[in-house]
Amino acid sequence: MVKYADADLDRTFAALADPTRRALLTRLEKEDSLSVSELARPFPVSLPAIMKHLDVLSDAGLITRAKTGRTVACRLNAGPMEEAMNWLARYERFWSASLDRLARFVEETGEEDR
Amino acid sequence: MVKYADADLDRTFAALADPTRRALLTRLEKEDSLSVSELARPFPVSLPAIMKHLDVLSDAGLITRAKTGRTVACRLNAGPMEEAMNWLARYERFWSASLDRLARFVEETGEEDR
DNA sequence: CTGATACTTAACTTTATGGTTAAGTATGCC
DNA sequence: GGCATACTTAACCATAAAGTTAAGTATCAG
Repeated sequence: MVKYADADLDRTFAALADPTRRALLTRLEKEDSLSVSELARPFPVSLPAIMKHLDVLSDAGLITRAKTGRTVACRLNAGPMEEAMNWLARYERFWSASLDRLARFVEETGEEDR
Repeated sequence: MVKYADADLDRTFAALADPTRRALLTRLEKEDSLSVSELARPFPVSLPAIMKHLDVLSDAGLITRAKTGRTVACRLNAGPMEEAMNWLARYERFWSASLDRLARFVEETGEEDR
């Protein structure tokens, strides 16, 4: 039996499985840095609920938080998404033959491009 | 309202958040078609537990099941992964500038390549 | 010092997840 | 028919997830 130590992927995919959390990430993709209350404002749930979502995102390494005075600035940290994307990329050939050829192009070109 | 079509994404990411389910998908990526008991064999959990995982994968549209006689053939259906990957692709620029350029190349080239 | 602002923590409820064992159904084989 | 194989369903359990309200802490503005 093969034991996988990819708890990171578990956390990343689990964090992405909630629409509120994806919306939070989407906002941080556009805004670069937002406070907790700015992030919470558009959502119809309580602030503690948003806090919990931010904890989940933080545990998954998808955001970072930095306190300055009484406000907490949240920033996107997309790093873990790359791992998730790499996992998915193995399946690309099943939905697209042309993208499969392109994946090989990426692998070959990516090396010399670094 | 704006979004409720992303229940599909919810299910896809949630299905991918479990290591056993990812391992099941990985096996189906290599084997094309496997019966329930063949799929279950390598895992240290009971058959009903595997059944539940297959139900989750099925609900997410990531596998299809076809019964022939008393055996059930499971096949990968990667379609929903494409949606997940597209969602993630928006964040590529945060971890890789060169992959961002390549993403544009995909968009431009993908069209005429179809 | 006071009060408002910006979180944070605590306690609790409800529902979902991931597992179990045990029993049930359907098919294939002698 | 009778029995093994291949799932399937049922009932149950423990823990985690996602939300609530209420109360607590820390900082800035006056």
